[in-house]
Amino acid sequence: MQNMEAGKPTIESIAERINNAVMEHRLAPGSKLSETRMATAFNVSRTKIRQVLAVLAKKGLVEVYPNRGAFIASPTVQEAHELFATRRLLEPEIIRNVIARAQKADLKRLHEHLDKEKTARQQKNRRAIIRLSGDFHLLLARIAGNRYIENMMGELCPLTCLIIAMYDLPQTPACPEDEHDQIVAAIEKRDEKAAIELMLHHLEHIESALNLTSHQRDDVDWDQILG
Amino acid sequence: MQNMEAGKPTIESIAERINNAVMEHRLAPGSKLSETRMATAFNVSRTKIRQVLAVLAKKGLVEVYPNRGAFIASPTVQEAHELFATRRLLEPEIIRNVIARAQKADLKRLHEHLDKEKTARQQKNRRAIIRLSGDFHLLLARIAGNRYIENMMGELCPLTCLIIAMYDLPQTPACPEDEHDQIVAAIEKRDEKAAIELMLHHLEHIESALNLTSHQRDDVDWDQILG
DNA sequence: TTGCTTCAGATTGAGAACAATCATGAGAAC
DNA sequence: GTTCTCATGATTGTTCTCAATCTGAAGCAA
Repeated sequence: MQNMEAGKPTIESIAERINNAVMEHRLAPGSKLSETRMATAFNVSRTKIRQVLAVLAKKGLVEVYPNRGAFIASPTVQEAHELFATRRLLEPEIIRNVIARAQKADLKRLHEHLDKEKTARQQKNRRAIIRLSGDFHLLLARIAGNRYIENMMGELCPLTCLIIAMYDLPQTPACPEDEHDQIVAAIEKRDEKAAIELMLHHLEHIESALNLTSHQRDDVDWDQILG
Repeated sequence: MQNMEAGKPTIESIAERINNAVMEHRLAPGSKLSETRMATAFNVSRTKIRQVLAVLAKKGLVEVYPNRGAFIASPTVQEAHELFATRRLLEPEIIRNVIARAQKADLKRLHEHLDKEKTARQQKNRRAIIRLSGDFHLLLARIAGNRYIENMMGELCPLTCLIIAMYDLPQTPACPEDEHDQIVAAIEKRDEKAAIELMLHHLEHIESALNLTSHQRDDVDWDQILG
């Protein structure tokens, strides 16, 4: 797939593996990323792992503490709010650009993606559902044709997955069922207003399914609790 | 300043030094960043420089070509358009947040910054003018209180400086004279609509002062020219 | 002169070895 | 039983060395 067996993976390929693992909830927030363990896992030296960690830290996906090591980020409630506020700003612009620029091939790709999501839901493959749900937004960002917004979404989506992993109410299903389909339908009709409205609804849907009121595990202010 | 003499600068401090050099037009687009030269300049080993370059590459400030080295990015015309489109999206949101959240101390900081810009203009210190002009937008982003948007602006501002360095029409003065003052004035009056309008005008002013019509040096499509 | 090959120099890529730092747990003093 | 100290093991931080690759020029033939 990514790197032919033992064919010396590049920095980008390793970073993407970590990224994928986060998006599929296989790496939980706060997980320790031991340099030696990763080096043996990817069959490279620690030097390269170190560069990967530096890049991931810049992306905000991992946090490094000097002399302590690197850990998968644990977004705070505050960060979650700021992240969704940012997505509410970016994604309507993405919709506008997609409607303005989308070619037939792009719409085809969108429909293919919707099919994948459908089968994943039918198979109740939760891991694939989460992953594809994020990829949908990344695909839209790619079609929109602004690399800076696309890069930004490439950072925000994994972080969103981390937030869902941390704050998701246990009983809620993975994601709303057919909101992606509706958004694509509105895009195909070139109904900008409706598509944006659906997207904002979609984001609010995701955010409202989280328990962002109490700090359930992060940023425990011990001074306040015990003081 | 940044790192006490020989006190082993960190990855972040080195990256910021490069960042500053770009923002002050001391590092031109396309400049080669030799690993050994940087290692001796900052008195660290090449390994650390390598991590810095990996981070800067992720930021988009440098481009690395395998086995060839790292170079300061040379944004294309297309990238310039996308960048300004992104700023036109982000900065109105920043204005909205600043007006909603700004405290007295924030306004004080803004005025102090305007004073710095004024003195730099009076002294005709072009390097300081360019630098402070970018810092103004970064200061607004910081006050706005959304770390993702702030980070994004932290990437876009140096790239804007590179674009100005590449495409600035020689005769134009560094930057519009008092547009920053007007923006701050509108913010103080809590006049959201006017402040946003001024900001958009400001951005268009910057963009229109560039020669983005012809590709004067980048991305020459030799295949198309000769094919 | 033009074009090709070859070689030297420099630069990047990667890994191993060494030094510094921190977490963990045992043991002693109170 | 609690707390402090200290030693140990593990992990991170740094540097050095060696291999792989590219650039540029010299040399030679057409």
